[in-house]
Amino acid sequence: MARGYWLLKSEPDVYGIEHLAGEPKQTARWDGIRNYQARNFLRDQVHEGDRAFIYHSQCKTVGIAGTARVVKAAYPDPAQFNPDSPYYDPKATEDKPRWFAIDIALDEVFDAVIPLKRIKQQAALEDMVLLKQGRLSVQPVTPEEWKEIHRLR
DNA sequence: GCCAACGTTGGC
DNA sequence: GCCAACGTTGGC
Repeated sequence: MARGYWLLKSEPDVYGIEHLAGEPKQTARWDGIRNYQARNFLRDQVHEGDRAFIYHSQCKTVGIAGTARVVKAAYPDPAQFNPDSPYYDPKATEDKPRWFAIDIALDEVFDAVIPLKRIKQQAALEDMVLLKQGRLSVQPVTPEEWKEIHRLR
């Protein structure tokens, strides 16, 4: 199967690429996704070995901060079953989990974040889901877009 | 902090 | 099953 490319959004104040870089083995669970469209991509289409951009939102420099690879495909997000978690979902059951998580490992931290502004200026990137649809925290990236963004580093 | 976009909820 | 109200996301 062809390798898939993705863009994963995070809020660096909560959990960003710096946190991932500080994890043991630089590996972490990517959880807390509570948007159905994002959930569907995660559950149905993200595979082990796929690559992803780590995107920082809601912060000073909004943009792509680096890359990671998927080391474990989707499994039920444990946080949905934990009443103490902010991601708790009383409607989710072990039999019928609603939300999913993946495990990712850091690949590269870019020397500088590639700002959203810069991405918007590239004609080759004008069709990126990132620019078409505002609020989607897991989204597909084409191989061409993947390459083009690496050129902007 | 504002506000637009958009998905979900819930009354009927 | 429609659709208005509501909540969340996310750039600025």
